Amino acid sequence: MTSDFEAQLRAVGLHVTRPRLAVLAALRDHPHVDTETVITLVRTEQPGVSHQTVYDVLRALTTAGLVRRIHPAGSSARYESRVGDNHHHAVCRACGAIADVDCAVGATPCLTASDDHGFVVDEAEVVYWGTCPGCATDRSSR
Amino acid sequence: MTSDFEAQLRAVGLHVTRPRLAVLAALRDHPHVDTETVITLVRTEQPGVSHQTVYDVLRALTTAGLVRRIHPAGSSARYESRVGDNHHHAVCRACGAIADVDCAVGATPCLTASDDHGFVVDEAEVVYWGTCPGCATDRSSR
DNA sequence: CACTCATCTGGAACAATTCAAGTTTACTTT
DNA sequence: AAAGTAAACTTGAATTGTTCCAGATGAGTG
Repeated sequence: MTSDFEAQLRAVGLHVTRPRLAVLAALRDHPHVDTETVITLVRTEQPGVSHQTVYDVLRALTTAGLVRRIHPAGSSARYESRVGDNHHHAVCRACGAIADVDCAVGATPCLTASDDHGFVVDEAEVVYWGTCPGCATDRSSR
Repeated sequence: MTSDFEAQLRAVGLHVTRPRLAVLAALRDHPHVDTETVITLVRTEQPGVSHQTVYDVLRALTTAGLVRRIHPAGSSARYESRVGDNHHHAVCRACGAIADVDCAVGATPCLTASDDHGFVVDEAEVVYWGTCPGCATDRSSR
């Protein structure tokens, strides 16, 4: 289990430490969590890890490409360990829940902007805003 | 000029006040500005307007649908007065510049997710990440 | 013209994130 | 295996963007 994470860390030239393994494990088990939740999860395994360390680790892992940072408007930063398959996200306006959405076609249909204004575009991020099943029933039953 | 804004405000049932007119004028002349810049711009016309008022005004205008709030990851909230034509944005990773991008096809090609997990999707937001012309030349000339 | 409620002001509070200094730990070289 | 070096961790405080609160003011209504 953790040896897998160890290999990932070494592959990108990062030191293997307890906090980092704990963060990776937390993200594997809980996708789309915010930083505070990561801190809580990490501390169940490794008490005494400071919030600063978690921030550092998350940034290091993000720059290394092991995790992806997502930042829906109106909520704090969230992280997920599913990387490299450019999928998108559906976000609930009511409760903030996030679900993975695979890219419509295998290719990247939305990647090409009609007029890119000279921008060199390397990624197209799509956020589907709406209401999740739970919140939808809550509202209709009211 | 400002009479136009006055009509817009009345149309949505909001009081017509100097700060609001100033905010609308600022957004017309400077699209995609962050809150702090709006405050500065408003004060060139109306000194003494508090930051709190600008925040209030921006929120009121956003809920009323007169302006749109955009929130690219890694930067603070920005606003634009172009609404109702669901266009998208290209954001520069280096300097944070934002450019408008019209929706690829007249319709909404990306709106339908392949698997929506039961979400009722009402909007698809697309952000094109990349490098703006200015930052691209800076980097290559280095 | 007076009234009522939305709006504005000023100040303080808050949450998320980052900065800084010093200590410890993981990996590398001898 | 010991020592060195650079990365990583801890503690604590600072910053930034945003919101809350209480009271004063001004716009629109009857």
